[in-house]
Amino acid sequence: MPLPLHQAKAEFFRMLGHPVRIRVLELLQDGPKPVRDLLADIGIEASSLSAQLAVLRRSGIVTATRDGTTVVYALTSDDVAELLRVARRVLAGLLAGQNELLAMLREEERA
Amino acid sequence: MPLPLHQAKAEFFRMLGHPVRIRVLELLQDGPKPVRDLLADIGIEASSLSAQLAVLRRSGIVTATRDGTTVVYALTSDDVAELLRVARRVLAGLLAGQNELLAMLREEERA
DNA sequence: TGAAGACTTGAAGAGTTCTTCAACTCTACA
DNA sequence: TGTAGAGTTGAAGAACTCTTCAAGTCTTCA
Repeated sequence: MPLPLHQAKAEFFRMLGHPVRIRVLELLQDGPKPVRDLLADIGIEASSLSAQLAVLRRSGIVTATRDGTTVVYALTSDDVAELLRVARRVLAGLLAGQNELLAMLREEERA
Repeated sequence: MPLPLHQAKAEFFRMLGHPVRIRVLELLQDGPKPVRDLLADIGIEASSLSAQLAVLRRSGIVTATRDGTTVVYALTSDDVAELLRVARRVLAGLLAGQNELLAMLREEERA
């Protein structure tokens, strides 16, 4: 397997690696949304949100279309929902594992 | 949805966001492997690989077990394979979209 | 036309991440 | 015991990323 491909995959995951970007993708799963709504839901500085939206746009995972004075964002692919679903499952597994360790630690504590 | 959860998801994706780490996860899909083999396959400085393995270990997505003088790494969950599969599909979509744009640009060029 | 609203962009500074090099731990086995 | 091999860890510096603040563009509507 060529390095550039791993590079591309890594960049793809890094693109997903920000709480605001994840939140935007999750919000867009219910359909296209104007920036105004995203802003209201997420509650951060407009310029900060805009910067994160730019990252998503550049990767091609969302598109922006202007409608009058508002800009509407949308997912470009339905597969994103599945990706987030599987990721949730894996993450749940990791956190469960950590919890298990924590429980063992507490058990030791009590002994 | 709580912020800390988005934070956790973002950290999860950031953990995946490095070419060497992706490569390791892909290699481990075929079963546990000693560091020696990973090193031979990937071909980077041992200390650099070790640092990336530490990131994976910390997240809990792999485990390391010592066997004599070698250390063997393994995936903790089979779901990782599916995650990578879905990610591949989404990434393919993004790259296809970029290619389409490129084709349109070339079309314009020729006009 | 020009003022206001909705976003985006650029620059600067703080905080992260990655690589390299050197030093260190652990196990085997001479 | 002590030397070698296999990995890991720590420190330092270069390269990115994120936030904030200020300034910019675009579109509507008075």
